[in-house]
Amino acid sequence: MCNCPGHDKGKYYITTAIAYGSGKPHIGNTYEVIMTDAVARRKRQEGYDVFFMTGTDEHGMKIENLAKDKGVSPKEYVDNVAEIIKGIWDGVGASYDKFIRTTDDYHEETVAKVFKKLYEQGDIYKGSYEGWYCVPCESFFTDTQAVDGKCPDCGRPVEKANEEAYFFKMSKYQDKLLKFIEENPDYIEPELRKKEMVNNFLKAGLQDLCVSRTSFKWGIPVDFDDKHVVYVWLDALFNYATGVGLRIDDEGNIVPNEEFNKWWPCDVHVIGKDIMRFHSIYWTIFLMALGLPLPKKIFGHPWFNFGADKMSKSKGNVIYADDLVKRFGLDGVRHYCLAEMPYASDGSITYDAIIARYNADLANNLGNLVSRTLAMTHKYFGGVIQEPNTPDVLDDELKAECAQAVKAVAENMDSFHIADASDAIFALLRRANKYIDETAPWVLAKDEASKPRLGTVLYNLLEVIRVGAVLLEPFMPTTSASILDQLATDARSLDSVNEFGGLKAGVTVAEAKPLFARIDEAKMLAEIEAEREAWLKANAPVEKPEGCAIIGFDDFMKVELRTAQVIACEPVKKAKKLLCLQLDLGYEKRQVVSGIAQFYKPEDLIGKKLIMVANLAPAKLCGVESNGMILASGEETVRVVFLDPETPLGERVR
RNA sequence: CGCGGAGUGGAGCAGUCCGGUAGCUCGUCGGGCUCAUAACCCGAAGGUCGUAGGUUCAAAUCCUGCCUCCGCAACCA
Repeated sequence: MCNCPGHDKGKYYITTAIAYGSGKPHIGNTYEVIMTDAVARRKRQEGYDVFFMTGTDEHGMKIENLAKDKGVSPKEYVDNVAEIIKGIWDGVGASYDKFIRTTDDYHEETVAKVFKKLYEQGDIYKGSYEGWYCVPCESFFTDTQAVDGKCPDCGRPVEKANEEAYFFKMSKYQDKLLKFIEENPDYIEPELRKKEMVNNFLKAGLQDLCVSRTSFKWGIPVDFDDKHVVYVWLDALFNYATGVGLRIDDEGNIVPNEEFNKWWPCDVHVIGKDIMRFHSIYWTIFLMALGLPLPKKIFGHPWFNFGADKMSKSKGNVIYADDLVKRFGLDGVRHYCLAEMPYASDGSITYDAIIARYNADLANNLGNLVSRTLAMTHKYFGGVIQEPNTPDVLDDELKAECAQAVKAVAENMDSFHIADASDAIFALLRRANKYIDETAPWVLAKDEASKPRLGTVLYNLLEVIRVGAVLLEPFMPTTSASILDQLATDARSLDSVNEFGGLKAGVTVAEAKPLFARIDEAKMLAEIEAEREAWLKANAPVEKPEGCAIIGFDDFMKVELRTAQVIACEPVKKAKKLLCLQLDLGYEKRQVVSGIAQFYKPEDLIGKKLIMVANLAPAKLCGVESNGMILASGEETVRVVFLDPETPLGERVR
């Protein structure tokens, strides 16, 4: 509860998405926690009773397989990863009130009962799941996973099969959801994400959602049909409710619960834009089906891109939050993330940019301001804060700027414009640096008669720093506390910032200690590059690609490869990656669609000879018929295998 | 014609709804100051505001066409 009586504004329940417990999260995931933490801290400052929850999603086939590879049980595996994730969250100063894990017993029990209740009330029905099945692996795959009709795990051919599964009737709630979203324009933010959801999914019509699987065991069993486990979203999303006390009894009734009544509905789910759909559509509909109140807001934040150099493990330039914290400190990392990420569009993160911002904002602007102000207070007044009893018109502008910053931070934090809120604080600090030049305290110090004015100037500076430090708490909690400690003040509440003059005269401030040492950019970049190269060397023999199972000659000969010539080629309308090729096999012509539009222009291909798979089952891509495929290599950059121009057409390739 | 967003000095962005001297941060160059972390303050250079038309006394801003980039969807047989 808020410790300033009379200022309790009620509860505020905020969540991040839960992180998938398969491995270490990179800086993109960590951003979400930092941003959510900043909002949570701000709300606490404002006097809300805040509950901030984060956690891990720990079920699923991927984890089951990873655990198997490591020779541990899935539970042991996720126990380990949950600790790693918690460690990273703690390392960036996340002030969560609860870390939920989907393997927590109350969560598993409740989800099982929710499933049963939804089944009994007719929202979940038993059906079958059409997919590709790999017999040796006993695994199901979707169309996109089973590329070229091969198992993505073992490379053997898959066959079309039906898996029994339970489905949730999304379509039943579609109109109700659309109406709700239209009547609550703030429900999904930013606006453009709402448009994506409404235009791409809701207006197009919802498909029923598969909510159970039989192809793996690591999940919450369906209690009336134990072949099945609850599949991902119905399990994971309910963490938001079970974590604050949602319980269901054996009759399927919601158990009255003080905790749940207090916190539910959630005030905001902060999530990545990539899982907007699951929250704004599926989660919302699940809650509708249970007759529970809906969250007040779902905010889909953007992601960080990693400069020009795409981040990948093989390049040794993956950026993890804990590495960044080692280099820049937790507040250095928090500040970069919060100040740099735009409201709706993706941000970018590079070492150059982090160093530049660290030096400009933290060392030069903030750190140096605090340092020079404290130094002067000591030099001229033995560290004692003076009465501000000699005002000047110069002071008015500074004070106005101060009030303006307080207001701007409030407004921007309220609307989740985090970077703008941060900017407002740094603008104030810049103004304070300017004020030092305007008032030239070192000149005032030369004349005993202007001592009172000097004392006033320093008071104003210290007070602006105090205000800045209070406003900074949600962004850089450690630095904020450190500054306020140096000022030796207890005036740390958000309320104390509404009135200029929270510092008491007569108090002695601490000696200045550097908050942020300037970074030697060239030196640090060289270090980083050296480490990267060392990493690459240590991991030099790039992991051998996973081979496929040995096949016999007969199996190989099942693939009918033939030489062909491109006689016409044009892009497929409505598709970004597809080219439609007319191929001449000599004995017949074929139309083939291929995903190479990013790498070849139609005119580059016309007349070229290549190899095609002639006996591949026909398929439709973006509405265009494709009868076969052409051979090409590469993942990120695809290269077609071209033939000698002399090669005759229609020959078997083997 | 799938839906949506964006193109503004070297970089990143604001300004566009409600037309009227093009602004901020970083970077570059010059100057000032000396309390301070080679920092801080001031000044300058640098922009045909993607492009072609249109409306208007006046267009970054309004209208139309086109180009490019990005997100979502689709999609890599």
